[in-house]
Amino acid sequence: MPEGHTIHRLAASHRSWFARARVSAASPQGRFAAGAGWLSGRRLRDTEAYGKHLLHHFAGGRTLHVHLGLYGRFSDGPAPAPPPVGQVRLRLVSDRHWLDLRGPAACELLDPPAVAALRDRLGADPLRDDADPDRAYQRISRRATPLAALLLDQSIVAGPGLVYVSEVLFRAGIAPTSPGRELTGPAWQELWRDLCALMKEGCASGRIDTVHSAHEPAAMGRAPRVDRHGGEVYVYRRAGQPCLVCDTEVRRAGLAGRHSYWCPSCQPEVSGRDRPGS
DNA sequence: CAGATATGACAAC
DNA sequence: TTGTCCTATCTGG
Repeated sequence: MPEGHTIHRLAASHRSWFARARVSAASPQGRFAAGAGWLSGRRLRDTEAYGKHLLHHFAGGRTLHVHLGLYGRFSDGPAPAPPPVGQVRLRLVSDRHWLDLRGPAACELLDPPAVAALRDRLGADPLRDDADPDRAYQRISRRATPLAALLLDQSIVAGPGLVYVSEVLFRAGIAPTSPGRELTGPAWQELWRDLCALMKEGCASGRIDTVHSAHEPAAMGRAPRVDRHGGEVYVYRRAGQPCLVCDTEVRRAGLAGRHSYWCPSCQPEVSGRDRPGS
């Protein structure tokens, strides 16, 4: 259940535990046995996160690619490793640390061209220095597709998931159903800046907190939703509850196969006809 | 203990 | 738009 900030945190942790170390690898579950065989005994050169994708670059020219999807999880601890429990797809062990991976959507070895192809199909990652938000805006501003769906499209913006998208749109006062082409350049600049700030903070803290006194003082003193990870949010999974700012009932609606959450009062619908100057 | 759910993505219709 | 992947956890009976 990770968004990009979690993957960037994992990349940093894995680097600190395993980079430059020789690892042994196993697939107790058996579904990654061949890959684990190749990995075993090799040295991890470096780790990298790109959006929700985690990369372990190994000496020998191949890269372990992990995407956690909806269910994937890592667990870890100091050596020695305990007996594996449950469906462990991959276990990596150094002389200091162990790491277990369960339930990933992707766990595979890539050669350099495949890694390049992966990077090519990903959009601007708010947590990477090489992000190109102008290119993302070009793709957003040409489409009538709802903004929330465009922001969830990993080939446009890589990393944010439902929580960050729902929350950043609330903070911007924009309905998730607003067509991409109605987003002005300055509004995108502000949206991107806020997304970067929120995700950097989430990367540092390990939780998603979007309710800050500096953003909306009226929300202070009210009870935001606190999720399992301790994060405090305005609208995500708060359907039917009062908006923290104006008390209007938070709404939920299907959007691009997912659910989006928004406050219809703080995030009014926009349409081309209503847009000033058009 | 069955069933729903979950910070996601893709294929097939 | 729906179904499938895939695993653990939470919910209610």
